[in-house]
Amino acid sequence: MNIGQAASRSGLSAKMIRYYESIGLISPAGRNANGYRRYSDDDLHRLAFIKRSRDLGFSLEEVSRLLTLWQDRQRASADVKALAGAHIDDLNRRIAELAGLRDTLQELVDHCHGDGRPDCPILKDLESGGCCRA
Amino acid sequence: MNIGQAASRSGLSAKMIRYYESIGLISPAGRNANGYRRYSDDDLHRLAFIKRSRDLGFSLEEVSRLLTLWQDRQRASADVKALAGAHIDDLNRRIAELAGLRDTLQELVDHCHGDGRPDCPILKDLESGGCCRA
DNA sequence: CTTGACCTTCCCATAAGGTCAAGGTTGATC
DNA sequence: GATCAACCTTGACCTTATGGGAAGGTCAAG
Repeated sequence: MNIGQAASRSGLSAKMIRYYESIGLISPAGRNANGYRRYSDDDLHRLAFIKRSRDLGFSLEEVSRLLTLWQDRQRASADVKALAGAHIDDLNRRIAELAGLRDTLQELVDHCHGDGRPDCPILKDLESGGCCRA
Repeated sequence: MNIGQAASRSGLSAKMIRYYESIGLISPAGRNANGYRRYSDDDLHRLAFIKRSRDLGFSLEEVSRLLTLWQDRQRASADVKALAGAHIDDLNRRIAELAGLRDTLQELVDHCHGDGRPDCPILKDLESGGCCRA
């Protein structure tokens, strides 16, 4: 199978597959006589694993560790759980941060007339650094 | 005032100030005889406005529009409100997306023993593309 | 033979900076 | 007068995870 088919069947782009190879996330694909990359069903399986991991928000660095654990028949499930747990913590931190921004902004928006007049508490806050919160 | 002082007083880094100038977010600063950038209190005010906007999660593109509205004495507060509202919507979308990922992952983690055995539903899901959700 | 769909490598761009290099300026101290 | 530290200048490369496109090789069909 050439890269195009591996791409469409894994859900990745050909560009991404080449990139993953270039950074060492996957080992270099075999080549046909014409120089085209060749992919086996096993390779495809690995690509789909990567795709799914990325969809769940794991960074390529984390995907790399997941791949290693996946290939390792001696792995402890605790290691996988720890990796996933750390990622969940990370997601929660980012969610809390975004929610904090949203709440601050929402409060500002709530106090803005939103009419044709120029007076605007949102700009006032941006100007002065805010008066009522950290 | 030189760039270092403008930086420490605005909360931005000197590097960021130069960067904002290079991308046209702020107009080129005046120069002293020695070639150093010179900043007025008015410039500082603008820099602090940018810093505060960035802290609230606005992209540089949005900051640019906010600056324009801020300078415009004829602005309608409705325009500012709309911009902030769109940003809130954006934040909410990102929050929902992250929360979705977190929930999926959390469910997988909950089903993983997390012991010394290699059997692991997390890897199983990554492998097969998930069985119980979109 | 040509067309079009593949594939190859290589370079550039993104957002929002960080880091480091190599050099000029300034002010204070010895 | 030398020197040292702290500032400033530009520039170039690093990051993450991709997208876009150029320039060219390959292959099958018409």
